Amino acid sequence: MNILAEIRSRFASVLSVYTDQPAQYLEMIRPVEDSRHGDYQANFAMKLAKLCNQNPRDLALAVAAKIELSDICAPPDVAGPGFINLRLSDGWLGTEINRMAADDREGVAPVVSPKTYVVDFSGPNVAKPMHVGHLRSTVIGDAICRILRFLGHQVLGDNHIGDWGTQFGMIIYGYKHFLNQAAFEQDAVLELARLYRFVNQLCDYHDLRALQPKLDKGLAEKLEEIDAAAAAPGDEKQKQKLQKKLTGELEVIREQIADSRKKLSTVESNPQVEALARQHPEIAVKSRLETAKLHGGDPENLKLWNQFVPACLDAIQGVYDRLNIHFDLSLGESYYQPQLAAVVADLKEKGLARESEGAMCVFIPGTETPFIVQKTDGAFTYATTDLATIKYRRQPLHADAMLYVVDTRQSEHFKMLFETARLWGYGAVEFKHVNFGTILGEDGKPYKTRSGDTVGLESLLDEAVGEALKVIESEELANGEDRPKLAADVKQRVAEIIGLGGIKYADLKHNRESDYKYSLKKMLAKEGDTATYMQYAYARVCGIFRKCDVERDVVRQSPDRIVLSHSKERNLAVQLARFGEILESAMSEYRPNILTDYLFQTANAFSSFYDECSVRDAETPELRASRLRLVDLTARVLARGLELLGIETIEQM
RNA sequence: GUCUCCAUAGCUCAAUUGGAUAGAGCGUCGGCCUCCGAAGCCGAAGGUUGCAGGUUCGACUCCUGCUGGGGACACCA
Repeated sequence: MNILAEIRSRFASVLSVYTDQPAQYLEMIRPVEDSRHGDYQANFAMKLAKLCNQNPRDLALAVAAKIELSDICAPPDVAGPGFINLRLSDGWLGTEINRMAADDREGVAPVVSPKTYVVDFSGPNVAKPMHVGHLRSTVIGDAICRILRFLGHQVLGDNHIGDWGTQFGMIIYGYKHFLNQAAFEQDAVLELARLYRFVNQLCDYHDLRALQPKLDKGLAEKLEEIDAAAAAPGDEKQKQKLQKKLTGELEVIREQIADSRKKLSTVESNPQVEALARQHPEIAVKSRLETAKLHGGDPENLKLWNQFVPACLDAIQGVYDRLNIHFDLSLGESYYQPQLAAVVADLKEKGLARESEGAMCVFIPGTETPFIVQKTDGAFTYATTDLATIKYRRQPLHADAMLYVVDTRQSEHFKMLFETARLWGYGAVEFKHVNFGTILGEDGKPYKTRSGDTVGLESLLDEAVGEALKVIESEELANGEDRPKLAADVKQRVAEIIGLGGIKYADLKHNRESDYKYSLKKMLAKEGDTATYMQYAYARVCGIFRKCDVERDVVRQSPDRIVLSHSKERNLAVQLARFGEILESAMSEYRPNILTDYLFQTANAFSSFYDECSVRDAETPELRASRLRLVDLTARVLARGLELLGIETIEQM
């Protein structure tokens, strides 16, 4: 059950005496941060006292006297200026924990009024291999789907694949001019990726060559500007400030030039590549033309597209299979293509879109930049596709809420998208940009390889699994004969689970809105707040059952009851009892880190219990039976919680 | 130039959205395996929450200014 919700509902009736808007005061009832104050605390007395013109402490005392919680808590305690502290009674806790143990959903009741959620996440481009940039969306989106679904909602995880964009023009151009037939027959996806990178490289090359004089000019101008600013009369402090700013800008230009030179020399140092670059001076324009032809229904390009897409999707699917991530829908951009003209026509008809500088735009009151739904050349944009998608998700999919698990840098786009959708008639839908920050390297800049390329997702996963394997082997060495050896294939499987779990957990444990520094060492470290810590706690429970020679199923079916006699047992029980409440609060702002945090604390409460309370050698048979049950429930909550994060558990590691 | 986000222990991050003495992990120092798995447990040191004001019973959180850093700013998604 949701303890917090229950306590709040008890307070609601008492508070109605003081105010007709109790909601904001009920919000101020929450779990304590410091366990010395009990288990839950109500902090509304100070605020409410002001409204009623009363002494806050008196008011707290009055409420505490009136509140009916004797079945759940010990008598409430009023502290400080008017905090009402609640401590769950051992009797109630015992009953609750036994109820949870007997329930195959660990006591988490499905929500009373389920909603239909469409969760848009991952969204890779089919033409390009997946890279680190896709990790957060994929992992966070998957966790949100799993949690919402477990809470009883109707959830449609939708992979809005980029399968219609400009990158296809590049691939088609590459296919027509640079194809290595043998390589294509051997591994089509690899060859297509190579073609994409190659065409991209040549486009960049020509762009940068054209840009070079401008950069040089910019550099010269900036230097002059700095000199002029230095010579100009004026306040010293202001001048210093200006100098600093200009020097900063100068640095940016210098970096651009250095970067550009590097890319140019990569091409020029290879005579073959340079020759090809010379032979294709218009490559960028012509690639765009190929895209336009594809969009216009050109049979040849459409045929190639139909040939490429399934192959690429297969490759992407391999990554999802490995990550154990599944979508309910995979409707890419191409799916909405036939509907885009109608979307624009409708927006025009409703007076929302109008022409500006040749493009069809929606202007949102209060924002200056337009939301472009059709470009000057007549092509539609991702804004148009997103609107068509919203329409589809509302009808026929009946979505009540649409979540977009997308990089925070796109927040401007989503702000305009949601506002446009509201004006367009979708005001009843809950739109939410579930934004997230960037994964950074050790240097604090977006995570790249040493040579400056983006890091492929698969190699990232391989690296983590490899590291996990190393850790397992070093542990095996350190433990000697103390533990049963894992068979080679089992070891590989365990490494896969620990490695991928490590990556996922490291991502999910950060507040999704923050950037974080990627550190393979830390997420697979032997000590600390890692997925391994929870997986280890789980494996230890399994170890207890092996040592006691009891089946977990048997314990679960038995009529034994959990009794809480030891303070470590109580701590663990309080922690377990909060599971349902945590899941709900994690979803109120779609923040999986609330769940990771909880699981860490739960595993910690277990480890602490494990250290002081023996299960096998418990003082009485009753206590042993009770602890077996408690420990089984702990393992179930840990496994369930990890499962909801997309992380697997193993019985031995 | 406009808008926007951020700054918390040596390092990496939390802080239930205004609550009590700001918490974890790593690192450092010190304890704990003849006892169910030490990938563990227990303890210590470590902070003027970038700076200066303000709002109030109460501020890491809200407001103003400053310093430093990221990001986004019409036809790429």
